[in-house]
Amino acid sequence: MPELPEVQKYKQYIDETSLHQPIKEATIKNEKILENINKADIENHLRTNTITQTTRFGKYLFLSLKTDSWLVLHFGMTGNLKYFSNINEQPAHTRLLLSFVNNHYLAFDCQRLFGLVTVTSNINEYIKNKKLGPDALTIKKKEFMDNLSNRTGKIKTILLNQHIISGIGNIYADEILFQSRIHPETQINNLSKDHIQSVFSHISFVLQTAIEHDADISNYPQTFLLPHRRNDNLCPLNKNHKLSTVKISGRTTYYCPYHQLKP
DNA sequence: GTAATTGTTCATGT
DNA sequence: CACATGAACAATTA
Repeated sequence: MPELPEVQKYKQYIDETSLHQPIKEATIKNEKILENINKADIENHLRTNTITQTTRFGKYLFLSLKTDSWLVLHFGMTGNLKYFSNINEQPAHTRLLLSFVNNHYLAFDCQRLFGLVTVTSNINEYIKNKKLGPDALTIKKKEFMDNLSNRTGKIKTILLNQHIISGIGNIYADEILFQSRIHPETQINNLSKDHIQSVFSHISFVLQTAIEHDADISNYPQTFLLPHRRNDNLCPLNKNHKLSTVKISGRTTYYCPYHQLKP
């Protein structure tokens, strides 16, 4: 589930559970999640360390350590966090396990191993190396418009491109385009300036709304597409309209063919 | 057995 | 170089 709103939820989760707690032991249970660091080095780095604050950029979560460095987490398709006290509650696919001095644990669970864990000394450098575009919640309108000018391709593909804007994935791209009433296959050069501004304003609207509802799709407003995706498959604005699907960038895309007309 | 899954990267073709 | 497409990564479910 980890697009921007989910990662924001994980940030709050860490803030509420794991901040300022001395780490007694760190265990990497599967080295495939490690990015440019070996098991012993990261375990040694985390042992006796402490998470002092957190920050999110796009779909990445950075945990500030008291050693003037950052633990980097990316959740891939199936990443999750769990804080618990009884080791029997450990998630089935724990890849990184922190054991705190207070006898509680924090597990980074990642069934499909697409997640990433590493340590960096400089967030901005890390973001630069990844060539990540501006964060979707803080990008300015001018920045967004400038990033889109001189580009071609489908609007949904643009929204999914982390080099252009960071944090939007398959699910929220669909919601943003539904709220904007724009067909996901529309070529960017066929969109008017007003359309692009509508997309821009709906990016923060959708992501903020998702965060306010704790990234729980079942609690999203009745006017949102997401609760209907793969469920009743009906347009929330008019239940006589069935949602359609199309593959874009290899991802199944849901849209309402009546409210999101092809140009 | 088949297809699909909320992410990213790489290879190949246009 | 920009973009589209499909494969790969891995595990599980419908």
